[in-house]
Amino acid sequence: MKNSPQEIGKSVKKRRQAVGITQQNLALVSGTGVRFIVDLEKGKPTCHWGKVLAVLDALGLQVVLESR
Amino acid sequence: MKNSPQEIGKSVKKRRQAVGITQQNLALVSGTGVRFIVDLEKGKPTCHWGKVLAVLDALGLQVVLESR
DNA sequence: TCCAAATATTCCCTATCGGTAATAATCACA
DNA sequence: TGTGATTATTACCGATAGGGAATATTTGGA
Repeated sequence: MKNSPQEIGKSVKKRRQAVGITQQNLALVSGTGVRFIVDLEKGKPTCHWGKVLAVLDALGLQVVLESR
Repeated sequence: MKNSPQEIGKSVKKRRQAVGITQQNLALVSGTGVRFIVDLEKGKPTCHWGKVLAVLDALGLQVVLESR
């Protein structure tokens, strides 16, 4: 599945590394915690929805819903 | 903010109504519960990430990350 | 080899989620 | 506009786990 927490977690990690910030800084900027960033990037499916969006936003990413 | 749980919740609701199924059926199809669908559509930020994706998938929607 | 970065662990309060049942809000139609 | 029917929302329950902070441990790059 393309739309899995795992896949998106990978995208987040890639993006973060491309931007060149550490997990700690991303946690700070996005108002979450390091644990959360690690979990998200690992694809934990039970992360909180709003925080995921906050992290994406902090990375300059926007969620677009595309009809499949 | 465009990328908020509220906004996306609205999109989900619209989409569900467009597809023409009830919250109960969507809950069934997506393997969640009615309460979850209600919460998601209302924009509750603490919904579980993986379940949100499951619902979107059940609605034929795909998450795309767009650079902002 | 060495150090920053990443990941794992522990503690602990709080909240999520599903199923069901009751209530409220909407809708269809005459 | 009134009435019945379908749909949406809320409350309740308890087991489970989310996640921040701090710390320990591992990994990876120069």
